[in-house]
Amino acid sequence: MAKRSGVLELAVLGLLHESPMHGYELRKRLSSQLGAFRALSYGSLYPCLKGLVRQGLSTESTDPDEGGTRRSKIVYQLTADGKERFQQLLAESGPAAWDDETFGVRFAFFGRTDADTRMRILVGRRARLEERLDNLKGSFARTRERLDDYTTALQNHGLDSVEREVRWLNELIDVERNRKQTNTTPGSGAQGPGDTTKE
Amino acid sequence: MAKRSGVLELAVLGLLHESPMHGYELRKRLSSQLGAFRALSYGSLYPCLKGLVRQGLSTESTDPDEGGTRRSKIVYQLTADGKERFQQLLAESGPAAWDDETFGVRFAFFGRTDADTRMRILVGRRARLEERLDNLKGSFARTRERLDDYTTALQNHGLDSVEREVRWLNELIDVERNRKQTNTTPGSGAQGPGDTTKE
DNA sequence: GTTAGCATGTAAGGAGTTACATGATTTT
DNA sequence: AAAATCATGTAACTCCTTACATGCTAAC
Repeated sequence: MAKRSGVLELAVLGLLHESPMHGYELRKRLSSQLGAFRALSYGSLYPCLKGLVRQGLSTESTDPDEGGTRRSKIVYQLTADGKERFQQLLAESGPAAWDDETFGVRFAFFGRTDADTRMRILVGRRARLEERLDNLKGSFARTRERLDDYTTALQNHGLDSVEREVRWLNELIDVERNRKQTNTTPGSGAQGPGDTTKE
Repeated sequence: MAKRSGVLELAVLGLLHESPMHGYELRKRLSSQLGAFRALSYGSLYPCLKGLVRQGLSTESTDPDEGGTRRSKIVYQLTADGKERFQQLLAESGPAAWDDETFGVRFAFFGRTDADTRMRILVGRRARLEERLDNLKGSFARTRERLDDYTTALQNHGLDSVEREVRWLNELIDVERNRKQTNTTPGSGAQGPGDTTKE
């Protein structure tokens, strides 16, 4: 009954892990930093934050007016339990982690995810996309000439997008593999995947 | 209270407009042909179909066993009202029509959409994406160096995807404009946008 | 002075999923 | 004979949005 759900909770825990924040600020970060939750409503966010407090994952401190005379912000800060829960959620990452909506959020927190989990998610995501690719190509072959040009154009664009993401994932997976060979100790050496954007 | 909602209803009306079908078949087409509704559950589809019947947009005929001894399929066929409703929904296409989930479905039915509406949707969609592009580029400039490499890689990939879709839309809009000049009578001449997939 | 942005919340409802229930048919 | 696929449906539940309610501050 206290199951304040999956992705949003993870995303909020992740951002609060970086630094304490109030709800309004959090909402902006969710869209600008994580990309997901483009226009999350306060009707979702505030109850979620209250839920974290209820579960003892965050504290709520009415920051009493720093400077201006604004309505006093409510700053949320993760407890030790909250930080632990975040790590636990990151480590779990089952098949749900390679969904369209979830993957982006998981990926955004790769900086604090261990190498095995990173690899598992990347490979899982790629498998998911390749499966989709097979479906697209299959139905493409089956329905050839039965579709009008607009539908075909749409399917081609979709196909290209998925293929692009697979290539992107391949590059990321390569980088992870190289890192594994050259650098076994986590937390040292060069960080991140580098710029794999250009083709 | 009878508001059996937006996109799904439109998609179902569109597919039933092409040919009468039963629910199970319809579900496959929704994912393979339209791309949207990748794994729509029957818990959504069947109530929606019942809703169409309730509204007098479709008839329900228990097709009595054609060949095999299968559980008799229930074939849904649009009424005149249903066909009219489909055209009406296509023509409306307000700002909701350029949402991520909605746009694909609208576009898939461009073959039965008039030229003005097509252009309105394409331009609206492009504006929506360019707005998103501005946000991404803005926050990119603002938060430069404050994000780890994974987050940056994610944002770059997102940026590239949006830019790609804008280029795709630009090509489609060009094609529409040319068609407008050379061919004023709708329903005659060459159909569709051609293959604008390659770069 | 009024529009835009900051800041927090609640209640009602929409759109969909999951889990359950049933049973025939085709393929392995 | 088992497993996959065809075929239809319902009830409960989840996650999220919309619409409402409030009030302050900065910019134009």
